[in-house]
Formats: sequence, C-alpha cells, structure tokens
Amino acid sequence: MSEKEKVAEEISEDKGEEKASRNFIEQIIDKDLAEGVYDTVHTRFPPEPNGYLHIGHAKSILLNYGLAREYGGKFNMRFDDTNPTKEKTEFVESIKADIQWLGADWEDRLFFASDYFEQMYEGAVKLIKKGKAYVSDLSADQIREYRGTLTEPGRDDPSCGRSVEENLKLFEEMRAGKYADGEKVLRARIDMASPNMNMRDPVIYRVAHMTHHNTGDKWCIYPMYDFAHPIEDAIEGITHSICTLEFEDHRPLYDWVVRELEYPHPPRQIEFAKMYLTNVVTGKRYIKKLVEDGIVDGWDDPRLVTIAALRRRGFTPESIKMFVDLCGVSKSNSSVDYAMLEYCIREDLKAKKPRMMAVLDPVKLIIDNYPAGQVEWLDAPNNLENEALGSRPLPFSRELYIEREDFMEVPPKKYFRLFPGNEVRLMNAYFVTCTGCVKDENGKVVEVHCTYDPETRSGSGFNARKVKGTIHWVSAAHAITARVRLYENIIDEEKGVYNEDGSLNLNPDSLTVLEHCYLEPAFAKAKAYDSFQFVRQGFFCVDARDSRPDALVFNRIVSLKSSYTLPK
RNA sequence: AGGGCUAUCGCCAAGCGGUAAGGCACAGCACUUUGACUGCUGCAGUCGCUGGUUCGAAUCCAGCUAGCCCUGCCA
Repeated sequence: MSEKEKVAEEISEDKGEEKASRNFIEQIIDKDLAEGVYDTVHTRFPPEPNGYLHIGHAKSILLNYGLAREYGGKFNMRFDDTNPTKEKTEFVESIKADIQWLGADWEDRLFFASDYFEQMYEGAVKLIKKGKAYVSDLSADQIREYRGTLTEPGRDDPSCGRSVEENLKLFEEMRAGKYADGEKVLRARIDMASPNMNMRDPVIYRVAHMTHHNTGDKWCIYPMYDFAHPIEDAIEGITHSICTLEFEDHRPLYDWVVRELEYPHPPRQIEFAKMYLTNVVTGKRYIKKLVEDGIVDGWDDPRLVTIAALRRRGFTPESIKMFVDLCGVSKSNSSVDYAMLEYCIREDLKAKKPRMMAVLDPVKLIIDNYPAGQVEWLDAPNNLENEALGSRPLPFSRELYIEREDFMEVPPKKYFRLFPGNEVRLMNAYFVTCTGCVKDENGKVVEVHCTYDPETRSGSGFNARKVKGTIHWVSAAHAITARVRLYENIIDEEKGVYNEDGSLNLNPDSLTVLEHCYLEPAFAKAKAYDSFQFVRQGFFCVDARDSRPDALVFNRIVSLKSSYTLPK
C-alpha cells in the first residue's frame, strides 16, 4: 500500500468513526427500535415537588430530554405528586424554572400525577375485581412484622382472604372518608415469600386526610409510588422510563402493575447510576441546616450545587450540558471530580465573554515620567480569540492600581512581574520599568514607582525588545469600586464531606469578600448575571441578589488555571 | 431463602472473543500583550482476585472478594 493510500484510508476511517460510542441506554433503545418493540421514543422527568433541584437532577433531566431529541421523540414534564404530606406549589414553580433554564423543553406536555387519581382509583378497583388486591386492617407496625425480613419469608395478611365484594365495599369506603389515617390500606396480592421485599404484598393505597396542593380536599386516599408510577408512564405513552439504580428492585413490581392493568404498550423501566460530585453537599437536610445556621445565604448560595445556586454563581446551561455529556451514563456508582465541572464552565465562557481588567488587591503604581493630569484613551480588544466581541475604550494615566502580588521588593527566582529594575508590560498599554517603592511606618508597600517607555505603546508594533511578564492594571482616577466574592469549596476537601459524628466538614475559608476592588470603567454598565473574564484571574458574574448599579457585587465563578504559585 | 446491581488509569468512561478509545486531572516542552488559551509529548505490559474454556479472554464459564441498593402506609 502506498503512503497516499494509507492516508486516504485513515481519513475514511475517521469519517466512519465520528459517531461517539453509545451509552447502554441508547443501546437498549436502538435494539427496541430495531426489533419493533417501540416505534418511537417518549421520555419524561418525574420529580416530586418536595425540594430544590441540584446538579444530580440536571443529569436526569438532560438525559431524558436529550434522548427524546436524539430519537426525534417527545419529552414530558411530570410532577409525581402522590404524597400531599411532602409537596408544595412553591417547589413546582422552582422546579419548572430550573428545567426551563436548563433548556429542556416539554412544549405543551406538563403533567401532574394527581391529574390521574381517578384512573389510578379505577386501576385499583380492577385489581380488586381480579382478586389481585385487598383491603388490609393491619397497622403499619403489623405490616412490617408480617413482611418478614431479608432472610425470612413474610406471612399472609389476615385480611388477604376477603371476598371481592367486601374489598370493593371497603375500598369505596376508604375513598369516602370512612376511615382514619392508617386505619386501612389497599395491598396488592403478590407473594409474601418473594426474595424481593417489594413483591411481598406491597401497599398501593393509603389513607391521608390532608389537603393536596393540586387536588385540594377531593381525595383522602393516595396511591403509592410503586402503583402510581407505572400508570403515569403508561397513560402518557412513555416508552422508556428512566430512573436511578435504587429502583432496580422495583422493576418487577412496575412490570406487574402494567401487566395486571393490561396496558397495550407497556413502558420499559431502565435504571442508571446517579451522578455524584466529590465534596459537594446535596442532602436536603444538610442544606437546610446551612441555611438555618446562616452559613450560606439561601438555597441559591453560590457555594451550593442546586441549579439555582449554579445559575447565581454564573454557570451556564451549556456548561452543565457539557458536563453531563462528559460524565457519561453507566450503572456503576461513581463520583466525578469537581475539576470536570470547572473545566466545562471555563471552556464555555472563554470565547464568549469579554476579558477585562479588575484589580482585586490593589496597590498604587505611579509612573514618574508620565505627565500628571494626562489621560490617554486606549482601544482595548475585548477578546483576542473572538473579534466579534469588539473593543472598548480604556483610560490610561499617571497613577494606576495594580495587584499587590504583582510587585515584590525582593523577588524569588522565576518571578516575572514588577521588582526594582525589571520591565513588564502593562496590558493594552506600555512597558514600564520598576524603580522602587514607598513604604509606610509598618513596612507595608503603599506605592510602587516606575517609568514608562513611550515607544512601547500597545498596537504600535514595537518589538525591539521583549518582556517576560504582562500585568493588568486600572487607572486610579477612572476606576470604579466593587465588592468581589471569592468562593472556595464549602467542604474541607482534605478530609471529605462528613465528620465522624455525621456533621458537615466545613471549610472555614469558603467565602472571601473583597470590599474595595478597582475595575476599569467599562464595567459600569454590568447587569445581573452578566459575566466576564477578569484578566489573569478568572471568570466573574454579577450577583443577581446583592449587586446594584452603583455598588456592583461580583461572584467568582471559577479561577483561571495557573501553573505558577507565588512562594510563601 | 435472602434478593438485585456494580468492579477497566488519581477521577469519569469506551470496550460486547482478535491482542487496552477518549475526556478530566497531572507532568514536560513550544507559543503567548493573561504564568491563561492553543499546540505537541508523556501518563493502564493490563482490566477486583483465583481457576477454567479457547490458537487467542477485559470480553465466555466457575468460584471467591469488595462496594452500593432493598425489611416506609416516602419517592
């Protein structure tokens, strides 16, 4: 084979291989479609409205929505609201907002399990008529006792032999409100000796005299998840009902319900492993405690990983989609490095956002040979990698602010920044050579002095000599001040999420607030959720809660990577 | 009489009997008006362990080990 042919073959191979490998769910769907088990794909995201969504839910949402898109199918939004003791309208609103923000579009298919209560009731009646369900008089404690244990079979419920007529009458009375909470339940008749606990005559209806957020006081009996969920899926024509691993043991029951109720196109339940992020807190009760203790300022505190928090921090839907895609889908429990999420947000923002200068820990830089009172308005490109972002005017004058760590009186080796005798570039402006500094009575540097070389102006094409370092700066007379918050992980990563007593192992330095940062004037019109790269530092987002036009507050989304650390 | 699931690099994850993809992280070099970005290079003689089948095993079989889930009138 000639060299040319080899190259040609490689190219054609590449073309054929462009398709990424398919995850195990896609493989199941491919097979279903090929064998004609289903001729379309219809998925859903079915949260219970009992809390806020977090990054883990994003995976499920994007997975279900993505699959529907990929196969030209449909995606439903459905609230699984079968337990009025836990659910609130407040949560349905926040969940809807989060999913919309993520970009998963349910079009006109927004449903509530509670919309199907009548059909579920009819399903239960059908089961009773088939002799597959009975009303039980046992208390919750007794049911537990009768259920047996992991290693011993259960015993028959004394009520399991009731006639169909009696069961029908009793169940009707349950619905009519004749019984108090806990007095009676409806159980499916399956197998008290099953090795699968879920099949030992599971309770499928309970009495709960309670106002439901959606159906009010219409019902006082509510279906259990295991009975309700397959019905919800079947009614909506869901083909692939995707859930997490802990429901694997429930699948036989899911299939049992769908079979006994004789739905013509039974949905298929597929389980995948939840996504965990290392060193984050997602547990509701832990977050609740952090809020109550005032450690975070709400469920959307930027250190949290609720969808609301990620949005407030400055993460984009695109970055989260990228993250979820990068993580993949499998059945093995795993915990993804936070670094992967950081990579995704940097990747998404780097070409989209303006790169401007902000001095977080300021010290004055005085250019002794620059005329006092003179101001040059320079034209600074917003993003060298994306010309479409244009440029902005940038004032330059005799007195600037620079980063305190960009000057050292006695530099360590390989320090490229300002120190007496060294020349650096002021980004977008001139080369300056450091001449020394002024200190206060405590020895703290209060001014750094330098001289500039007029020939080295940015854009002039000057290349007679090069400098190793480039630093950012802001003209003192033109600077606007802002508060900037730097976030570190809320968990002490060295020691993991939990202490031995089960409490959270918090990082005391998870929040640093810098009160007097100096920003170049172009930041003046920044609005809530606007984000920028602060050159050499990271990506920052205007806080939607605390920022005001005359008192800007920025949150650090993520720092830039750095292969240099200042010696201590 | 317990049942179900999982195990491939520090972290994710392909692989589906023909001789270990890719990404993140990390390290080095080059480039650089961001110590960033980008580019290049390196990074599993081996797939939880032990046996077996086979010309050939991460893939098949058997046994073991470890982890996760299940005894709500939660979802």
